[in-house]
Amino acid sequence: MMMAFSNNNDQELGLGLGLSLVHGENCRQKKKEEEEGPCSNIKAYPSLTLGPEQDSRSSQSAGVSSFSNSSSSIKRERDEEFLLDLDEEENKKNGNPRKKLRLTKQQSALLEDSFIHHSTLNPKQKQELAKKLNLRARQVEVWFQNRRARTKLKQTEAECEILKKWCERLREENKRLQKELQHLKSMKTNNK
DNA sequence: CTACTAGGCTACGTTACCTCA
DNA sequence: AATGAGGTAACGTAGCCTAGT
Repeated sequence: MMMAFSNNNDQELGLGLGLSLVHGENCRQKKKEEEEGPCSNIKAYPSLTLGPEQDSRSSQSAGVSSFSNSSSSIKRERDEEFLLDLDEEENKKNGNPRKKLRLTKQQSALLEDSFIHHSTLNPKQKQELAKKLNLRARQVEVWFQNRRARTKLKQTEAECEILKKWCERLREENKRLQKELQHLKSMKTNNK
C-alpha cells in the first residue's frame, strides 16, 4: 500500500494510491505456503491503487495439489465420495429437491478455524476436514470457495470505502488550493 | 523439444433455498 | 400468514496448470 500526499504550497500536489494485496497475489505461491504449513500473513489488509485491477484468473493456482496425494486411503475415500454423489444424482432423478444444508455452529466454527490457517485446501486436507465435519469433500470445497468469495467481497467493499474517503479529501484539498490560487492572483493584481 | 489432451483446481457469476424482520 | 431482503450452499462455466502421450 502506498500513499503520498504533498501538502506544501510551494510543491506540486501529489497523490499515489496503490492497491496491493498483502496476501495472495500469487495463488500458486499461496498454495505452496499452505501446503507447507500455516501461513502467518494470511490476513488480507485493505490497500489501494488506482488503475485496472489484475484479472484474478490470470494469476490463479491450479493443479499443484491434485498431484500431491494418490494414496489408497484417499482413493477409497474418493470412491465413497463418488457413491454419495451417486445418491445425490438419484435424488435429482427421482425429483427430490435437494434440501439446502445448514451447517451447525460447530461445523461453521471448525471451517472458519481451518480457513484462518488455509484459505485453500489440498485434497488431503479437504478429505480430513470433511471427515471431521461429517460432510462430503465437495461440500467442504464449496464452502471454501464461497468463503473466499465473501472475503474478497468484504475486502473490495473496504477498499471502496477507503477510496471514497481519499476522493473526498482530494476534493477538499483541491477546493482549498483553488481558493489559495485565487487569493494569490488577486494579491498580484493589487500590487501592480 | 513441441503440441495436444485429460483431469483437476480456482475465481466468478448465478440460482435457489432458508431464515428472519 | 404472507412477503421481501439478506445470507449462503450449491452449481455452471471459463481459464489456467500439470502430467502424460
